[in-house]
Amino acid sequence: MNKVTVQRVRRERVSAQVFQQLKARLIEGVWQAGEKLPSEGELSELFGVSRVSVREALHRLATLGLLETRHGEGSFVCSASSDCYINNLLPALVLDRTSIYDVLEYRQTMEKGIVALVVEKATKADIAILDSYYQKMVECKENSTEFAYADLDFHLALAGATKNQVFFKVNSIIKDILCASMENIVSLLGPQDGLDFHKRILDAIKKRDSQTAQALMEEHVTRTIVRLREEKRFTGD
Amino acid sequence: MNKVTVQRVRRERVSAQVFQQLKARLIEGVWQAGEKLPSEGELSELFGVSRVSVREALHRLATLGLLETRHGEGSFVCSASSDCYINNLLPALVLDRTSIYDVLEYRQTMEKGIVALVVEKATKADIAILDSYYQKMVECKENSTEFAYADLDFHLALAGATKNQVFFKVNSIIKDILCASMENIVSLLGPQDGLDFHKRILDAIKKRDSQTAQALMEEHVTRTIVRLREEKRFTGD
DNA sequence: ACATTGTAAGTTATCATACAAGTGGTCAGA
DNA sequence: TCTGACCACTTGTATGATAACTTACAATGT
Repeated sequence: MNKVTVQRVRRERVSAQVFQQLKARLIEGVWQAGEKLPSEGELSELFGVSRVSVREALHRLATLGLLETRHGEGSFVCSASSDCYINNLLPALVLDRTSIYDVLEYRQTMEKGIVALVVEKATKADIAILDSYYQKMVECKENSTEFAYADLDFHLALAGATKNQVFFKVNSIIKDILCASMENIVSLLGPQDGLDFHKRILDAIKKRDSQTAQALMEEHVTRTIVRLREEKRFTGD
Repeated sequence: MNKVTVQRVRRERVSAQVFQQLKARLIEGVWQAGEKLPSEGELSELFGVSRVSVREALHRLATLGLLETRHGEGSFVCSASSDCYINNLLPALVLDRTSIYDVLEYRQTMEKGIVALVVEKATKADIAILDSYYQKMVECKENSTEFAYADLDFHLALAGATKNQVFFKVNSIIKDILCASMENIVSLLGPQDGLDFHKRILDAIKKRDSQTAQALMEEHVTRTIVRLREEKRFTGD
């Protein structure tokens, strides 16, 4: 049998190509926020495709929250907080077990990097905020729900202290994702571990001891994963 | 002048209604993951609307990651996972005009973590894919645009090889963001550095040498940052 | 009997066209 | 000056046709 080497034919959908190109333009910032895009008719002529295909691309971009179409007016580049469709998905969905572990595995890397940056950059104000969230955790240790929120807030504040928008934004989403499961996690594992680690991490940050802070954070997340795996009861819901 | 309080007439679009209903069904779990939905024709008859409107709804659901449409086959339910949430990131990161340096600082941490996971988990198939993207970089080293794409594809494939959806999704968005600047970066820094590092990283992965791979990756990103800072001409746009 | 090819049915992708419906501006007439 | 009819432009929906794709199965040839 001959081994024939060929290049697989590239068959990208028309609407997908339009989508990609428009998305790239939007990210580049060719059109400013609030600005009106060319009409569907113009775009279809520009791209040389039917209006249907253009519409499909525009709708996908709208679904992603990058733009907004208004009947009778046109399509406009979204300004930040226009409450796009997507957000109403958040509370409804439930994560399956593997996703939770994916998120935790991701945090294993991310939180370590965050804490390294925080040691480097945190101001006194940042540390005060972290302190306050730690205090809140102490106060709420009897209440799983409240404790879980304080825990997530602590980590989000940590991300904020990096002064890096990417870390902060990603962490905001992570927080939303974990909200649903966190209460369950806390009630299974108890508050003591979390309190311990947060205190020691906070101390290391105050002493600007990067190595210790990173090691503690890594251990913190790793322990959560390990202990969850041991918990037969944990389903991720 | 009287302050008249009225409720704005609710004129919900047909396609939006179909979207809402289908989304509700999906979240309810009426259709199991992997199951095939009724065809567009059937759905349009069921809802009593045109096929166009059904298609629009289906495509929006597809961009949200709730289902997948396959040409010639039909629409299939995706397992609800963190994918859906992560999609929120795109508008958030784009609209804030995130600085390229924030992105690079983020990569400094995350790519190192990714490569550690890849050393652990990569299959032969994964490595073959990485090889092919490296080859593409070699072939395209004269062409900044093509080279930049191959570079980003390499890193995205790396994220894919972690088998962790969160790493992959976030990196997809990072890719989109960097697309705009990457060509500029490559043409400023030249291809040689990137080629070198990618080759050595790839070798380390093949030898399953985690320490070396991580160290190389860290150096790779760090060097990019340092060299960019030296370049007066680079503005990040 | 086996492998290959051809065919048909079902499905999504794309297109062209028409019309409905919403928005904003113009301009004649009161 | 104000009003209201009108018009141009735009997005939303419907319809019908055709292309492209997948799967399954029959037909074919060796």
